[in-house]
Amino acid sequence: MTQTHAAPTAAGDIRVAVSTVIFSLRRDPGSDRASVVLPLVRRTRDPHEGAWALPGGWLDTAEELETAASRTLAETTGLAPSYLEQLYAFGDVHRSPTRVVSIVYWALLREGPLLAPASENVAWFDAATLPPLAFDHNHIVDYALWRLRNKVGYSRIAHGLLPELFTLADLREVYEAILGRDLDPANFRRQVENSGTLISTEQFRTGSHRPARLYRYNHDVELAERGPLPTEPHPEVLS
Amino acid sequence: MTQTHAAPTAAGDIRVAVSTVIFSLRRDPGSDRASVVLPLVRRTRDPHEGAWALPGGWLDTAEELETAASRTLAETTGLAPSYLEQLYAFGDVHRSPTRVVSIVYWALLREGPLLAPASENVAWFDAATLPPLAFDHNHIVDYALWRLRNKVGYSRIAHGLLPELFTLADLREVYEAILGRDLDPANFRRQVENSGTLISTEQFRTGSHRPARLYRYNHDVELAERGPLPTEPHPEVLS
DNA sequence: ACAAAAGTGTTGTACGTACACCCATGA
DNA sequence: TCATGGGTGTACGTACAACACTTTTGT
Repeated sequence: MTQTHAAPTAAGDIRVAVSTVIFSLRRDPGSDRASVVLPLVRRTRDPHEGAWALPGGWLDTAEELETAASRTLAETTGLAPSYLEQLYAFGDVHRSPTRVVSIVYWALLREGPLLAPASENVAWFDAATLPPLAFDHNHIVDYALWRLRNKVGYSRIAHGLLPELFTLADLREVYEAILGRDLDPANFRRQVENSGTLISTEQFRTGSHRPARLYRYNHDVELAERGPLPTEPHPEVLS
Repeated sequence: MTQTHAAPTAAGDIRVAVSTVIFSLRRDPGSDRASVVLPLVRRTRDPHEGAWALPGGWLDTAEELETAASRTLAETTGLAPSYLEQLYAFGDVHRSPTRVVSIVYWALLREGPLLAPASENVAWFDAATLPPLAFDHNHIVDYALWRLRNKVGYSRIAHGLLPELFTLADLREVYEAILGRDLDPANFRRQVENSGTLISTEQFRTGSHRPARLYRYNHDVELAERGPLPTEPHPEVLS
């Protein structure tokens, strides 16, 4: 890609991997606040064998980056993400015994049959209380959480964690779980109502106290503005 | 990095390059607005030979990503950046005849001896009117410009394009060049004065009409918040 | 009836914008 | 003295946080 350097001296010096930080929400009946959870995979190979790590794998030669992320995501959870975005390329020389550049994606998953991991080597963890992970994966998750919290402030990304129909309290719960603090229900209602991202239905959720109106996400507005990035068909279209 | 996939079938299938979008400002005496400029390198090798391309090169096995970006930046301009940040990892299968994943950085350069390119094969271009570039580099520059414009709105990054001492009009010019629209001098002054990022000096710039007070950048505040990213020594410390 | 969540109203503060106006210097 | 950019004052609109209040259900 340049005229100042020759091709790599020895082929295969640097390998490219793709990993994905997959966020979902668990509504813990015990706690009063929902918590952000993510699936991890137990390593069965040499570097950090036995340790928990982010789902991922080597990039295939003919495989797009985003496809690789979706693939490992499906292999781990059996689900398709409601949001998928590149997070960062981690390539520190000493992050692995051999030189590996990891293109890391982060994804949102709507609530579903979450607590049914595909295998014994997959488990869901609370994002706030992770054990020490393989490689620099603790650090990667920290950064992904930072991005998630940032993005929730200026985009509609929280909808990516909710099912088709939801109440305003549901949506507020998502914000509170991600931001880690309580929000004023009254002000929250107005903000989100005036944002144009919600379509109110005539259905209500009953069962406790006053029934709450159900809303639907307005698919005309993107979950997040990404600028002039490669506009491959996003998994987002599934939302 | 996973237990589900073996190591790459053939070593060297995928190569890793690092490129950098280097922004600076040119104060065109003809135009009434400064313009964003960037250096490009003419390719002397096979894919897209003769076309202009972003400065970059193959990643060395023992070289950090950010170091590689700084290196090609210095090779191209002879200067050290006042800001350097990873932009995105571009890895589309068909972006190059052979599979190349490019980790792209973007940088800001203070005004200096800009119009003295190191070689015949380096030239500065107006970012708004680029010729067709090699590979997907037009697309990459578009995305970098989008990030620059975004970031100028919520961070103090514009200071990275100015020398140590500057007037408020200088700073406003930077914002206007990046945003592409005029700003109210009165309101701009108050906004930036209340932001806590400026230290006013007792020096003034004379030469035309009423002298303007010179300001200094407050190094206590970061040019931009980057979250919990690898905190290697930033080039930013040079600012 | 009472608790609790859904939903509405009101008020104060902060901040961006528009624009009128004064100040200081070079020519 | 006059044109021009430096710098101040003021008024308006929007957005958000705080919080009092009404409504509607389950028990």
